[in-house]
Amino acid sequence: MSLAANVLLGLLTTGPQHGYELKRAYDARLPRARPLAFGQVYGTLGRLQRDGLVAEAGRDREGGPDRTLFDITDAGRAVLGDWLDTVEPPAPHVSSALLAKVVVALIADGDERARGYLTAQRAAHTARLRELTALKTAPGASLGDVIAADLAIVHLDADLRWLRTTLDRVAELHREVR
Amino acid sequence: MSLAANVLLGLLTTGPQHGYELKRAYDARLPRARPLAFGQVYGTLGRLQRDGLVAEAGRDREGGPDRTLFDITDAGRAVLGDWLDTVEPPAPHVSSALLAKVVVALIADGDERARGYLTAQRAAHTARLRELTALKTAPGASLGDVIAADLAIVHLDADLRWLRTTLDRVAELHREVR
DNA sequence: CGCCGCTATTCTCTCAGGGAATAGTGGCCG
DNA sequence: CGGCCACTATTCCCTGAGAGAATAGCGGCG
Repeated sequence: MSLAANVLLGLLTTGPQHGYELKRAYDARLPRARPLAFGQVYGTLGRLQRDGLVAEAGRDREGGPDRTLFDITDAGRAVLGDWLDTVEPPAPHVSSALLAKVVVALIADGDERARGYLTAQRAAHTARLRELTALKTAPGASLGDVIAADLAIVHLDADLRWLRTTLDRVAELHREVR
Repeated sequence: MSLAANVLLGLLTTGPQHGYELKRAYDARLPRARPLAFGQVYGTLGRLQRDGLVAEAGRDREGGPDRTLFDITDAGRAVLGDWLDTVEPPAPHVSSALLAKVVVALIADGDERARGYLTAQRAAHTARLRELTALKTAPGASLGDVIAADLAIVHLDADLRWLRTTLDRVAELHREVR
């Protein structure tokens, strides 16, 4: 069960909906989340139906093309409940491109390259951090926007701290890699 | 170009290698990174070869099955250079399951559920943070291990800060979502 | 009347992720 | 000395994610 599938199940708890509506709801509820393409909504709904977690709840046609309503089933509610009850594995493996890039830069090109990358990345992160802070304090920002921005901000800040300490260790790291 | 593909290109700058060797090098250089299955190494190498970024550099057989050596090409070196020159987009969208779970918990079940989740997740993160700190200061930890652990640690810490502030805002957020 | 834009869905293609299957070689143990 | 296990090395298969293009009906507008 992917993240998207669980979110769709969650959105369906507010009542039967069709694919297009779900995609709109996803965008509205999780505006800063990874974009979800229409194609994926229907694909995911198909898998959920196949697995008995959602069921067709009629079709209608109101001034437009056919649309198929889907409703969450009891099995779907159970799966959703399990997902909500389960804590996310806290960073079992660092899936960050930052670390990979530093290591590869050291292997392929030496410490100058790694230092250059770290410095450039730090500048980009700092700029983005400023943008997000502005966005968060901008008038008209909903609380949902604020907590989403906050999450991005704390992670950018985390990266920045790591970038700084790693920059200080590049020489030493280079010796170890060689 | 996926992350894995770029890392493989980077590893090949140390000289021609075959798939199995590359997988070992990957595990050695990026021990805390997302695990890379053997199957994927060969698949990725195939695509790299198709795109002219690596080339076959002979086959040999030394006490074992056939093995195909691959070498990076000039085009491959160019692509790798571009990748290293490019800063990673700093958190363009929050791809965190934490945020999604909180929002879905609120929609599907109300603020009690969201609070329960946040509390449980905070406990799990705190425990993991302690583990990683121990691991980092353990004797025999290489500098590579330390910077990998550091990256995980700063992000766990970031999550914890977010979990705390979000916990304080659950009631307000619930009103907004309803 | 023809075209644009919106709703709604389907289709297609490639890649990622994972696991199992195959195959050769060397060493160990009974 | 025959069988079995471990290791090296690769291939194959299947599901699902991701991204986009294609289709199709309907309403409005110039």
